Amino acid sequence: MSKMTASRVLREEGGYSEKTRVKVMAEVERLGYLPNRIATVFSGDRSTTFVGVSIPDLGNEVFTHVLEGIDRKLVSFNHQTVLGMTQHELGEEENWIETVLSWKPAGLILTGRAHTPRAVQLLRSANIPLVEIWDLNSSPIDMSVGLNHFDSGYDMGRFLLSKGYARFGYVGTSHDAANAATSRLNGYAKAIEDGGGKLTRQLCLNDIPGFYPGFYGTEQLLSSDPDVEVIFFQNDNMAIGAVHFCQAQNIRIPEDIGIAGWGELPIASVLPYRLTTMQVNHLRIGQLAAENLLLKISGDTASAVSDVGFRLVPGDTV
Amino acid sequence: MSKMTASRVLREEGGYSEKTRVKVMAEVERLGYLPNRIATVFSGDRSTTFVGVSIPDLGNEVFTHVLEGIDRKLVSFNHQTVLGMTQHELGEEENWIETVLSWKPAGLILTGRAHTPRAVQLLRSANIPLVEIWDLNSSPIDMSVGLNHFDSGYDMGRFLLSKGYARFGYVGTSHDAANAATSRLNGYAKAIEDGGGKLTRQLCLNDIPGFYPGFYGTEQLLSSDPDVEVIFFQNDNMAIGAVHFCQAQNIRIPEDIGIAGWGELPIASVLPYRLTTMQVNHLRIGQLAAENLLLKISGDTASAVSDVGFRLVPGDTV
DNA sequence: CGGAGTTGAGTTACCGGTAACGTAGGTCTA
DNA sequence: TAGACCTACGTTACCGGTAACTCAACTCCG
Repeated sequence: MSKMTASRVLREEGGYSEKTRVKVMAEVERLGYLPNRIATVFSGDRSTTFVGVSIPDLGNEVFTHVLEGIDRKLVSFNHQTVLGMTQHELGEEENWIETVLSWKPAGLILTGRAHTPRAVQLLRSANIPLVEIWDLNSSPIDMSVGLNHFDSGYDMGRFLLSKGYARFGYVGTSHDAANAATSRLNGYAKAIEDGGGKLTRQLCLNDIPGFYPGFYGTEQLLSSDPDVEVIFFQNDNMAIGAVHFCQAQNIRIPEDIGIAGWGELPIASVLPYRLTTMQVNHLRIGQLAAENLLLKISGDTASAVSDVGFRLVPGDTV
Repeated sequence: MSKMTASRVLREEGGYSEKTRVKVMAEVERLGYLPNRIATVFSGDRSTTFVGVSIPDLGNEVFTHVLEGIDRKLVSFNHQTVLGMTQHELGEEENWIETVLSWKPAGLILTGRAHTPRAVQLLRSANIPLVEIWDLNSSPIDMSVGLNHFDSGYDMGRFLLSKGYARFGYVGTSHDAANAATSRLNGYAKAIEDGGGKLTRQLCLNDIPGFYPGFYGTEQLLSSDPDVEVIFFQNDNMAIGAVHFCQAQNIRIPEDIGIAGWGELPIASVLPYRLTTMQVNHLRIGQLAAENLLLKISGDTASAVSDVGFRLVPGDTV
């Protein structure tokens, strides 16, 4: 029996008799045969079922949610996630893009809209479906899914102004996921400026945006600037660190200081008060990115720009 | 110029003149040529630089740390992580194993020691380096990296007994990562039995092991069993949920109730007290697994069983 | 200066599938 | 019953690299 016949049976292409099918399947069973997908790809100059997904790091909970959304969707359409952690370095991203492209992925999902010139060139010449996520890119290389971080920062600033605050603080880190946090800070600063408030101090720690940096960042900011009235944090982890710092120091929230976070984490559900934050559907970003990518992969069209938006959670920490 | 000459130059195999090298590299530059790694693999019947990594889910923070440890190490040795989320289902794992093996990975890292019979058969016949992580397997298919969860549960039970507790509770979920949590519970129960205590109630919620299930699980357990003296939780997330429940209900810790978690999460660093927990170096598990795998991939030998151990953190919640 | 060794390059075959085409034998219809 | 058509299967070539081999030209040395 020729290998062509076996190939036809295995792909259920038709053009073979039931007797042949049974014979082929019996052999498959007997040999424990697993098709070599590498050869299939190679033969047709097709792409694999891999989708390269780059994220800045796994330590940040928001990205694990995004990644989960992506992978769940991909798996249900018989695709696999190839992980790339860029450590917030565009150079790392470039290296990873080059490597992963040489494996003929079906598509790519990149976190952030900033890439090195060579990375952009590689992506363009690879000519495969591509989604840039997280920070919405109105003129993406191919597609973009995310939200406008500047606007979300602006809205938070305006909300805090409406609460009567006049002296504002900010605590974030230089570990800035795809520059989105910087966009939020810029929006926040702009809103304060527009509203006649004063951004008295913005702290940029050289650390990861986690609980403890929020804790000691608050200490630093308050000791250098005791009359700041409200602090906007890079994310909820840092804000929760701040809340615990205040509890430890008997600083009352919101009477003595206002606290606002960003991103709404699951831990919010057990806190004794509602943290003022910005709700973002991280899982949805991942799912939508994967959906659009899969559409393009299968030859359909998908919207170039998808804004998942955000929702301000007033909370009671301001 | 023959493609063989170009191949030699690109692999820096030697056997070519400087003049030829320059000419080849100029062409590479001009064409924006990227080698097709698929063809390389195919040609030599080699494996790819992919390493399949299966984890139960990404929602559980401990696994993201393990994954981060794995990926960092793999990347530094020019390998890539292909993600597999098994959703705690062995059937899902089996499907994923079959798919990922057809792509000729360099090796596999699987979370948990339980697999379907067919999965084991596939793994054996694939005959590639394999590490089973998390729950230490003293007779692994190939290699194992992790810790003895039963022992860690036993130690926690013994510790709590030594604190004078007599009526014990447990709150966990059926969302049991690779059955490790069940091993911990079994160890805990055994210690209590050996020490003459009483495990009055063990609650197994049909939920994810997160903050909120810890919150309402505590409520459930305390309402059905008000005189339980100390509760051991499946993980720190749940324990922290419990702490917040107690704070909300003015139940004093540790005077009215003792709380013990497992796994030590970063949030512990900002809590107003030290949570009694079991410290496990998740990142180390990932790194060690990747290291051993890479050793085997490169043809060296690696230890079959690596115990990363655990350390009880007494804390002040008991 | 002839033969052996070295260097730089080309030629051929192959990996495991699949597209495209070929063909034997049967069926159907005018 | 001849020719058209279909069905089930086989044959050939190819994807893009690389191993293994060949070979021409040059170098070296007794």
